[in-house]
Amino acid sequence: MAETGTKTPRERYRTQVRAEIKERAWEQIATAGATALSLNAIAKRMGMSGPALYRYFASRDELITELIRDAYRSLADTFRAASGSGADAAALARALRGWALDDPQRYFLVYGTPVPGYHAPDDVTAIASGIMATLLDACAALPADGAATPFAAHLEGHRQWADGHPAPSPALHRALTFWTRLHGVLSLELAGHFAGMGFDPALLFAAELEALLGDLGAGSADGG
Amino acid sequence: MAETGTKTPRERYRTQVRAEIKERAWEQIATAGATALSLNAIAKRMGMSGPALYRYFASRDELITELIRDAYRSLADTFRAASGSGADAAALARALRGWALDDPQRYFLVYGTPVPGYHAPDDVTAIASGIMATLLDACAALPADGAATPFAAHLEGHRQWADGHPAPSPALHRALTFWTRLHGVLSLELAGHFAGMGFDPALLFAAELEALLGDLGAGSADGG
DNA sequence: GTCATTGCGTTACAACTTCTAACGAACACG
DNA sequence: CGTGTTCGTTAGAAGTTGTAACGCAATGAC
Repeated sequence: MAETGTKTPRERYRTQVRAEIKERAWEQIATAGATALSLNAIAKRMGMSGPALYRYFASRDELITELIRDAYRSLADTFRAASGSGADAAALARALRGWALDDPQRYFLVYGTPVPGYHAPDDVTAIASGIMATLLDACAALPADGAATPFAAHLEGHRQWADGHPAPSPALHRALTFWTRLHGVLSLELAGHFAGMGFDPALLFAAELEALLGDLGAGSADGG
Repeated sequence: MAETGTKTPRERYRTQVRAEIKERAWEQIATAGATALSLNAIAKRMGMSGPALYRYFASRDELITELIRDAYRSLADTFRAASGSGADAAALARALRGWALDDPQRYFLVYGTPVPGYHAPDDVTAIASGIMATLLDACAALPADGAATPFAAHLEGHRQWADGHPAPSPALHRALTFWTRLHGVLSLELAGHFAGMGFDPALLFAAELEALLGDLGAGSADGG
């Protein structure tokens, strides 16, 4: 049951039905959020009765976990594609924003409010490591400015998350700030906290990116 | 039935029961998240039957909205207290982190994944404006460095969210970056995305705060 | 103090959810 | 052409939110 490619017509059918279930699930999530995902509603939309779906996913949580897995994979693919033509941090940032705006609920599935008891399976954290590796590549390729920060020194002693990546610790620090700052703008934007404030979130995102790239030698990150 | 203070014993009892419901709700949210909040479970814990709670909250959504309101008020109070002894951005940042770590799910209730259809009531957005005003006070009190950023120029034309606050536009930009950067670190930390990476999130938060305060004249925000 | 009104908590119920169990039918394979 | 695995079904348990109708108790007026 393992080393055959896509073989038996039953498995073919099975993967197809699983794919359609996930498709409908994404539709539901996009319009009503992950908490409102209903297996019964998906089944009815597919012309089946509720319990039929349990042949394909053991539980609602397993379906959501699978969707989270796909979301991580999608982000990793997007990152890989964006960094294909050379490790470019700016391209990575733009790709991240595009990916986030393309399906905000997918972004929240990865970076949103976690369920307190939930632990991501190992393969998901492995994908996350790959995403981080791509980001580290781009950050290590940036021109390094002079002095290391105190936090970079701390990272020198806590770099196991880099998973053997040879980036110097200032690049590690830069990668983390890249992550947290872009996520800070994106998550607030997608959550609607900028709605009605009037300014253009894209410009704030661009300003943060500029600060991340530009304050290497130049000046202030947040202006003034 | 309005302008009396806390008068009739019935209203006294009513507000007390409402308070206890919210108390139990916070307990549930802290341990299982907002989506797992169950009115029936709260009722049973209080020794009442399920539908009794509908005398006090019209629906589960109304209860959650009330909790969101309380969370906003709590953050506003924390900010006011932290800025009471002079508008100090660093004190505000520390207060924010303490407030977030004190009850992560409360933080997520304010800044976490939103329900797609949800619109916050007006008084909540008013409280949010107050929080922003406190932050603007602190940012306007910071020493201003030289040139304005392009985004600050954009903000000059889109400052209605400042609600008449006299802060110059670079301070507006600084307030926004304050918000987004600290939220970026905090939300990823509280969501557990730093778990297992080894470094100390408090140091990353401190580094971001340092960058926000220190790159006025000095150097790089993210080192390297 | 008596009495009417108001509000509270109850049970019963509808409609929904996830998920299990048992059954029948269709399909793939030897 | 059997045989067996798998799929989809219906029935049902246990949970949820929320409504409706009822009884009781406490409140406030007289």
